[in-house]
Amino acid sequence: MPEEPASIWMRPERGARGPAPERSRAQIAVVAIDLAIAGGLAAVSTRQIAKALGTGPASLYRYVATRDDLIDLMHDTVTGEIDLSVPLTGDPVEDLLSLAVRTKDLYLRYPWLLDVPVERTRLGPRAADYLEHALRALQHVPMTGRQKLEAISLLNGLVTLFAHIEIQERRTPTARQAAQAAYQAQLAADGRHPLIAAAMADSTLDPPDDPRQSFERMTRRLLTGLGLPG
Amino acid sequence: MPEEPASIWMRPERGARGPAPERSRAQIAVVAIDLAIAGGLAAVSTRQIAKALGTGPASLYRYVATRDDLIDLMHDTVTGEIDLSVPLTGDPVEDLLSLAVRTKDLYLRYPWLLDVPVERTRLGPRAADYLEHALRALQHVPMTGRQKLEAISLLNGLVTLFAHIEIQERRTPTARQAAQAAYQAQLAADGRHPLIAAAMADSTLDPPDDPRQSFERMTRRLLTGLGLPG
DNA sequence: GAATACTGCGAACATCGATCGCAGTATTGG
DNA sequence: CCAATACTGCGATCGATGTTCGCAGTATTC
Repeated sequence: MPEEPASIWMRPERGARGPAPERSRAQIAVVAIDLAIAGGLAAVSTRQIAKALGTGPASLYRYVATRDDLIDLMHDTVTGEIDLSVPLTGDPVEDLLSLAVRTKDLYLRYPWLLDVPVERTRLGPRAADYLEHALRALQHVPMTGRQKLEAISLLNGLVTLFAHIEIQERRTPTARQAAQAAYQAQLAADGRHPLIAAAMADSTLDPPDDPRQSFERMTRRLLTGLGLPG
Repeated sequence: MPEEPASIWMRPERGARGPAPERSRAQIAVVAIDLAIAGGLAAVSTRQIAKALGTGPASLYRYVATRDDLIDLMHDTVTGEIDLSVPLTGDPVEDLLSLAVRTKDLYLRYPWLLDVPVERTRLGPRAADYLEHALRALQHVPMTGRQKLEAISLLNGLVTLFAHIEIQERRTPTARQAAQAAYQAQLAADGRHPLIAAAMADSTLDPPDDPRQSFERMTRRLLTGLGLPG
């Protein structure tokens, strides 16, 4: 029962006998991320990556233990794009808010991130740097370690919620969405759901609120609600 | 280009010539939900359902257009378990909070609900009743239709976040989680992540906060932050 | 130059969602 | 009461998926 983590983070160039593996894990990650950008997480398949790399599907398993580990690798890779070098002001709420905004920008840049299940992701090196940074912002706040971790997890959850909203807002109403709206309107117009009908009628007229303002406000309230000084 | 919704909600007994389809969509939903309870959403497959029903996999497609529609059906079915008959008090915050608590209970009862992607779900009849109920709680609040819909969507998002936390908390630390914790501790112990190490050390000692209290507090803050009177 | 240790990968397996077309059957119309 | 009709159930099958096995090839080490 050694139950070795068998994670990909330790996998690379183990023996390092080979000739500097040209197609390293980083390359695999890049190709996979490109596929995800183009076609979403569902488009990230062993064979598509292999095809893009000019190899066979079986080759990837020398560098990646399983598909989930590959997704962890992708996740960790793009997490590295978050700039952690900005200095902390000492105000935990403002510091975490700033970090949350940068995180939300990352989600908007890589919408497929919203599809990776949160509870399954393992902590990669870049994500560890990220978490360390967030904990540094909370360093002098009187909370237990558990409370801090939960607060950060909750904050990240809020980020994904608003990222969802902003992405939804950003998409021009395609024919598909219009059809769906029409269907929902039809369902609402059966008389038994008057409030839905009214709200959706309004919804097409009202200008959307600026999601960023709302995000800032809600993030501040969440953080102060969790016990941060505010 | 009729682009008919082709949704399952209108699919059943169309011509109704057959002999009262014994294995109706409701039965399929029940079996699929049982499979999801036992093995998660990933265990819900055409063939497993067919096997449980004693038929072939192709038969299901007479009642269900696609797997996504099946999942919508499952979602809508369990949504029907939420009791909407409780009277509204007239206080929108308290009414929505009460609804949110019942919704969170549903998620705790059916954890696979957390795995169904939110942005893809279509509005079934039960979910429409649910939405109508939530809008009724907001009836006399001065918000636009769009704002109300977004508020409800955000509220449901918060429900899923806390459901995630509570489920995570509920699981006894299995060997798997222990191994993962050990791995993360090892990663934290390389010296470059002292705060992670400290927080996780605390985390194993500190008793967890009561998630329900925290949920109530955060929900109230979210709702008042969105402009509800509080 | 031989032993070694790793890499790349073709072939294959199990499983998945989904489609096609036909046999069977219940309902309808005459 | 029989034929036409319209639907149901489903075997066979397609394309694609994640993953494993084992072998040929190659670079490194002794």
